[in-house]
Amino acid sequence: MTQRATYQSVAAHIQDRIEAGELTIGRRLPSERQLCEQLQVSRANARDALHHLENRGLIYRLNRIGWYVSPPVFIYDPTRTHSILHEARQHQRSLETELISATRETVSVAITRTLGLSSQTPVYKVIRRRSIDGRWALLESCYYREDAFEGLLEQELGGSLTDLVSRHYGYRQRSLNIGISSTCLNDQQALCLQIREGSPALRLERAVSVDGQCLIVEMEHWLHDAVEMRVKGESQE
Amino acid sequence: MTQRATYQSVAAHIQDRIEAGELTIGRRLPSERQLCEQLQVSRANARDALHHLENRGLIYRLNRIGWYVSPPVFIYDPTRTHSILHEARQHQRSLETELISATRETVSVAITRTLGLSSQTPVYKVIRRRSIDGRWALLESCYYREDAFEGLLEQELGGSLTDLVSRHYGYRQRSLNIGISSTCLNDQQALCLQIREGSPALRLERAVSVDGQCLIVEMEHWLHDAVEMRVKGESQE
DNA sequence: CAGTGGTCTAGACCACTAC
DNA sequence: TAGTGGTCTAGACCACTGC
Repeated sequence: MTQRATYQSVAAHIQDRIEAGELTIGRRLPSERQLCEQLQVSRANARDALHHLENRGLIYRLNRIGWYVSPPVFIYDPTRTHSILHEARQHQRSLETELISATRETVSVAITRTLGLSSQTPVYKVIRRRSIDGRWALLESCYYREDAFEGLLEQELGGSLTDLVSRHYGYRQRSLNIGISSTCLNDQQALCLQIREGSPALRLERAVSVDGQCLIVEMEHWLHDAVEMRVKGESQE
Repeated sequence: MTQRATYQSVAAHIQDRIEAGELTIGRRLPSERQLCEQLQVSRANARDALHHLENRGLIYRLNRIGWYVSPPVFIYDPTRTHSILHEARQHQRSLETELISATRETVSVAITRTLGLSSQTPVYKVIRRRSIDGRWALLESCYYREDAFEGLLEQELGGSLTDLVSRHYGYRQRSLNIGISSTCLNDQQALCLQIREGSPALRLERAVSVDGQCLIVEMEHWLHDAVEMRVKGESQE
């Protein structure tokens, strides 16, 4: 506290350079070895500093490629009725979506049970990744009851699934059960987002019900520094 | 991926011991040096493994004291109308509250503005920490408009503030604006919770309004592995 | 291929806690 | 005072990326 550790000085130095505009958003930082030399510290020390800045959301890394200055958080209402694309447009952020897989298969008991199905019943599973301002920021896994979404796999799955569900399938009045927690990414998830296994993430699970029956489970894994969730509520005691 | 790193083996080993029940919830792990010797790895390596398990929420550390097995997450609805004490009782978790400070002072512009006040107007500020099953898990900073909570500092501030607001001050119908994001703790916050500066946390900001006027801003910092937020929603397209 | 981050070793001293 | 985690050094080799 009173005495500042070396790695904290290093972190402060890098932070200063970011805030001074010398390193701008999306720019790559000098390599770890360059930082060591510039600041005359050991590499472990430099890495400690980088990890701290990463935790604080100022920088992020692409696995085995380098360190970059983080863009501002994306503001996002998980109870929203419209597509996330609206939110992106509203905040003038570029959002791109890439379909990774769309299959019919049996999935974990937890999800199957949430969907009100017996354990071996197959469901539609759609996996996509999304980038914000050019950075892969979000991995999305959606699970659909087969009986409620006939022909889903033949639909266009690269756009707004929210719109598809409401326009094509006609499910408009929905109730949601949302869970938000901190987690970290496993091998596959990390690979999809080009980051290191074990990176911290914000997990959003959304169970969508129509007439009391859960039809969709959506699972989102956001890079921890990429998002802020905003929710409005009413309460009466 | 194909080849497992040493630190991953170490992490897996510790995880096995936890899952086997050899290390139970709240128990302290062997010291880092003991782990090094037991598993024949360097200390940096052992620490890497511990950090990974910490990220994944399996273990946590008390600053300069040791590593411990994490309790399960606390489930919590930030839009709830009742006190969090209800939730604790419901899930049979012990929750304790300690008042750290209660003052009248000028605070950050961001909060003052949210409260609809001009920048130098003092507000009531109440800081508390809360433990779950004996572990400090949550730091709470609440800001109240002075004109709406006369005599607040003379009230009993160690119990449910939700109840105080609704019973004593009569604010029952409220609307909420909630923000949830990932963050990490600064020196002071970390000190209060006995953990290391920079530890990852879940930040919950709640602006409470009555008749369109914001009267309270509540800021909660939860240890990242201590909580899962659950929200219900309705949506109509 | 050169350069990056990822993993790893074998030490060292310091600040702090618990006793 | 003994033991803990926190910080730090000066190396090393590996896996992978981008050219």
